[in-house]
Amino acid sequence: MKLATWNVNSIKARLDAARAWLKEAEPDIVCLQETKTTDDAFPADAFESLGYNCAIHGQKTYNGVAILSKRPLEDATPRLPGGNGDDHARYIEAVVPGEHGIVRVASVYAPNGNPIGTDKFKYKLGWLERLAQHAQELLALEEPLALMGDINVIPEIDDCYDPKAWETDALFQPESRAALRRVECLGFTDAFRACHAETQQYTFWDYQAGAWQKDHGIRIDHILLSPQAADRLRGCGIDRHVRGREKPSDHVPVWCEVAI
DNA sequence: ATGCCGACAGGATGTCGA
Repeated sequence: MKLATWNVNSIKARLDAARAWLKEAEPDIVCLQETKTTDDAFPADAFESLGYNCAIHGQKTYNGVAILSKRPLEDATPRLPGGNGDDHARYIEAVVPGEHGIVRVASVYAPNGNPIGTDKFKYKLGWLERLAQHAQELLALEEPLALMGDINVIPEIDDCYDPKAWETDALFQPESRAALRRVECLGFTDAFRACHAETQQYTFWDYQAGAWQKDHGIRIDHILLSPQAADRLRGCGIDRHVRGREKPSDHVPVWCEVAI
């Protein structure tokens, strides 16, 4: 089964690009982030016509997540537990039956958190803490589980083109990196790192300052696998060529193959 | 040192992203 994640930066603006990529990549399941539209305006027809079921959790203008799946989507559940009335649409989870058992998947859009030293940064750290709490509860189910999405954290120095350029950014703060490590240390595997030793492999390039042309990117979109999913991991990749197309998102798809 | 670009809402330009 091929699982993928992609921050599309508006599903309406990316409709043609998303359909083109789905046709060529043929993922069984894809988690989308930054759909930036309400549920009633989500272009579900455009994906159903390609054979995908849709579980969506959107909001107007900002955020918004979705899961598309060729197989049935069961128990679709929006929102991370906790958060005291947090109304950002940043998380949706569902169960998908595979040929050899189920897989639980979550589409994750963690807060950016810039600028540091503000409530936005506190919100980021608090949100990642909630993600860790929920992830710990899900691990107790002992299921194949994939947390996939724009985690908005650069894990290591070699996951960005220039650590100095990012040292005051929320995405590369020691606290942010520790928050991601905290999730991983519960027992999750970074699918990309499990398959690839190469450094400077990016999933995001800013629209500004010719970042794509200069390969000034960062790796912030991640697939985190529970032990039961990691045991079945067969490969992982980043579809970086998508960034060079017409009217691209600033993120590209990340995918993995699991024997489920 | 700052903006660069792009999407959105709304109908000009400010907010947000990373």
